[in-house]
Amino acid sequence: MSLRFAILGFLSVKPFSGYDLRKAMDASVQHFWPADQAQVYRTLTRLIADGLVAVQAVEGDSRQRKLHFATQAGLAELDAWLRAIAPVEETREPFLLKMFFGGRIGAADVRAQLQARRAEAHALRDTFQAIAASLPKGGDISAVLRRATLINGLRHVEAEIIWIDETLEALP
Amino acid sequence: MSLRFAILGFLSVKPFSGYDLRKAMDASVQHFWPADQAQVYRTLTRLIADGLVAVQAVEGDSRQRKLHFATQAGLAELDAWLRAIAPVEETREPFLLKMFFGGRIGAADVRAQLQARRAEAHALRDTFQAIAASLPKGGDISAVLRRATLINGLRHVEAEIIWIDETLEALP
DNA sequence: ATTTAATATAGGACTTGTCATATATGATTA
DNA sequence: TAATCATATATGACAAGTCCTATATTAAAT
Repeated sequence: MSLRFAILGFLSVKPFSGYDLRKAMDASVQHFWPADQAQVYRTLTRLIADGLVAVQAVEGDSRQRKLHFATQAGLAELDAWLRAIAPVEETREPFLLKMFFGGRIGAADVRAQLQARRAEAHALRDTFQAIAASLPKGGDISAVLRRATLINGLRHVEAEIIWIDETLEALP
Repeated sequence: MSLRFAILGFLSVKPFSGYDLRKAMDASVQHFWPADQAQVYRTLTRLIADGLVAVQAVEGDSRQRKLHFATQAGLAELDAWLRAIAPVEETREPFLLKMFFGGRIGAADVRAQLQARRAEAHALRDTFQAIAASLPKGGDISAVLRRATLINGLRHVEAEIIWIDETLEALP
């Protein structure tokens, strides 16, 4: 449901083609909003039908892409959504489900699961840290908030790593 | 997709009716696998069709419920899933999306968002802590792992609270 | 005694997202 | 020059889950 707003958010900065939109999302919000290609195009179609986005084929462009713009109505919807207090979200975590019933498969297999996850978490933490290090710390509110979304990911992988290690120790 | 395995997991412990299953899930795995009533029944139907679950109406029961059992095939599928290394999961977090584009609405509204989330996080942390305090610390591998899933939730809300506070401070 | 709440199951309509596939063009490379 | 890769858009089939509504029985409360 929020893909609408993710797209409107990007279009509030500058016009994008569907393709560029997808690339931009992959490069910035992928870790908290992975965008499926088909879904991006379908949502764009929907946004256009709702009058929140307008299209304009680029004249004289070598590529046959369609530039998408946020309309006034689109920006108004975006801002209303941004201001609405976010409801608590439910999450589904298959990994925790495995842990919950892990007693069935024995400590060795559970350890393997935890260690695999630890390796992934370490890699992700390193990635987040590298990106964070390359980003300037101050700046205007937008810069601070964009950095904050990255730090959020970092804090959560850190928490996950700590939890994995304490769980491995607690295991009999 | 994992609801299948959540259900098989519960049925590996003891037989359940659809209704009791839902209640049991709400009472134990809700924070990482919220179960929709309709979905539980539909998945049960599917599991029966696949031969992983068997039903048996309870004789002489005052209620008209159907008891569901995991079959041998069901338990085998469960164990295979438990042993398969969990792939990295993608997550979608509308709240971070709001933060990412928060620059549009100004610091005051962003603060309001963060403070609302902090209140929710504190409440959740208190709940997790209360439950964790009531749970014995040691026990067999199953007990340790079940407690661990709760601690996982706790560690992540704690991380979220820390992040909220540091973000509020970083805000101009 | 009647209403209301809890137990128990089920299905339709819908939304979001995934996966696979199709198509066409321009750019690069062998 | 032919093959292949990146750009660019689109659709069909499907899966998983949500929301709403329906139905029937039993227990509790007024």
